[in-house]
Amino acid sequence: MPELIEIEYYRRLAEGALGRVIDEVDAPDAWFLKRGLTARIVTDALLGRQFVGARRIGKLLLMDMDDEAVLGLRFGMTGRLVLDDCAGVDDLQYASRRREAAWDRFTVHFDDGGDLRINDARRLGGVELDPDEARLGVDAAGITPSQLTAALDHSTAPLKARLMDQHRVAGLGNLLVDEVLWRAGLDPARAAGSLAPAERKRLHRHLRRTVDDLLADGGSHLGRLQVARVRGGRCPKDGAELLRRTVGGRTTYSCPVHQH
DNA sequence: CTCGACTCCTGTTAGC
DNA sequence: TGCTAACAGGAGTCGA
Repeated sequence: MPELIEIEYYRRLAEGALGRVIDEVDAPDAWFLKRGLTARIVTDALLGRQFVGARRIGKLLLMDMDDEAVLGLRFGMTGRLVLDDCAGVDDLQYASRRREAAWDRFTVHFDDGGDLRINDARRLGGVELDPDEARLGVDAAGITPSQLTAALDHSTAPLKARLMDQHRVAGLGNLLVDEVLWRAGLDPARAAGSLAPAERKRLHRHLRRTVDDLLADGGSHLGRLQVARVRGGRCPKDGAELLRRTVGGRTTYSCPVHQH
């Protein structure tokens, strides 16, 4: 599913939409428009204008307009960004590989005949105007050791829950967090505030490295733990049967032998 | 403020 | 073969 990694690919794809004049907007799905947005309002905001910037904070893609307005795009679990019929990501975990036209939830047409689309079977994504960027925590791709410490300290919530809390650290989803904690040898269920300085340092190093690795490799589903992330799966490091449980409300796989 | 429980969405798959 | 139920996870809301 799209996590920080996939949204970054979408952002790069969306740069191909910059400087093109918008001459039509298709917003057929009212559910997909968030926070009071309507087809009329978003059409009025976009028509005749251009995108001048493509930014990303966590899993939120931000398209800057030439009049200072910002279009916020979210992709939920199965959302794809498609520019001029080219998909930003081909293989999306848990999403169908098909691309039905009926799943096009939001389309921006340009006067050169091309278009930018969100195709989302499950409708867990959405579109909003001028999203509140301050609600999101620091982006996981560039997080510093002290920022990570601030996000974890004094919390009794499970480490995994805290890392997935987008208000504190933005961009990490279920697969990425399982991969990072597996690499760092840390138990997802441990209290976030219980990490010793050396463990926090280890977590930071693995977090940054995992994001870098998966950005280079091509997706958040290409981690080393992912292949074993099935019932009865075994730890790729030491062969132990992985523990499957719910942590922070999400299905969690971890190794009972090397994650403490 | 913090944190867990619940809810929403629907294509895919496991199981009978 | 054909059906049903469980499953996947991002994000918002609610209540203790």
